[in-house]
Amino acid sequence: MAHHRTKLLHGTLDALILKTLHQGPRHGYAIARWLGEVTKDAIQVEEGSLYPALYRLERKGLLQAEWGRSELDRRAKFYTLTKKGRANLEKEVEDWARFAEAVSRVLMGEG
Amino acid sequence: MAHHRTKLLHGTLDALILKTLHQGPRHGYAIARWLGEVTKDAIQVEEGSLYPALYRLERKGLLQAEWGRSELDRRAKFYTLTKKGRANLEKEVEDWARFAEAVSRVLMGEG
DNA sequence: GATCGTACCCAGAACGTCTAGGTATACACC
DNA sequence: GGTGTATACCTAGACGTTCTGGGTACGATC
Repeated sequence: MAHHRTKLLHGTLDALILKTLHQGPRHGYAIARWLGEVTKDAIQVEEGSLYPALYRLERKGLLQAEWGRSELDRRAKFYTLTKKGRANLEKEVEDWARFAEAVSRVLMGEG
Repeated sequence: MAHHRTKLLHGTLDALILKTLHQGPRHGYAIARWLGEVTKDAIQVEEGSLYPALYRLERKGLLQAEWGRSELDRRAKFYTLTKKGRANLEKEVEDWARFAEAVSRVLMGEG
């Protein structure tokens, strides 16, 4: 529904998904919901971004998928972080930290 | 020369340029140089990204351009922040702060 | 039995960055 | 005078990711 301010999401979505799954297996819809809740909608993942991202991550071997049943008893595909995914998450978190620190130094600095 | 880690730059480049110019007029090449120096190369702006970005910002009325001479006496196009650009910068800094806080909360959190 | 929320899927558009070329000029050096 | 390096700009096309806008199916609720 709402949005327009999320060109910033570019490049961070994969890490956000991996991190969400670091807490345990989840299905796609739940991942998007959770991210919205935790960040009070500062991060809103559209389904048209979410599912392609999940395929991408699965194709890269960072996630593993399995069909199951959701809490509400609907068919749902549950994703699990692989060992490779866990390693990748670590790297992406580091990259983000370095990058965010750099951007903040510029944008928040005097001048 | 080096790079590969800058898919993250997506969406923040405009703000970084505007902020650099908030300190006063600069030509394109100097903007990229300065960003690299301040961030110890954590942010590297390729020329193929830089110049299109500058045109974009000029076309939007956020920057104003004028030909002049560089410190080393070469022809160079100097960019100045417009009033509209200044306002836009403020908004982009806010957006960044909110977004970065949200991403950090997710990525740095336990779980 | 219509509507709403869950849960998934997809094609194509839109957008921004990068690659990989190119021009021109100033300066240092041999 | 010729060569190389750094400065400073420019561009077309490739590329990757996100978003738009469509769609299916099913359970629950009224």
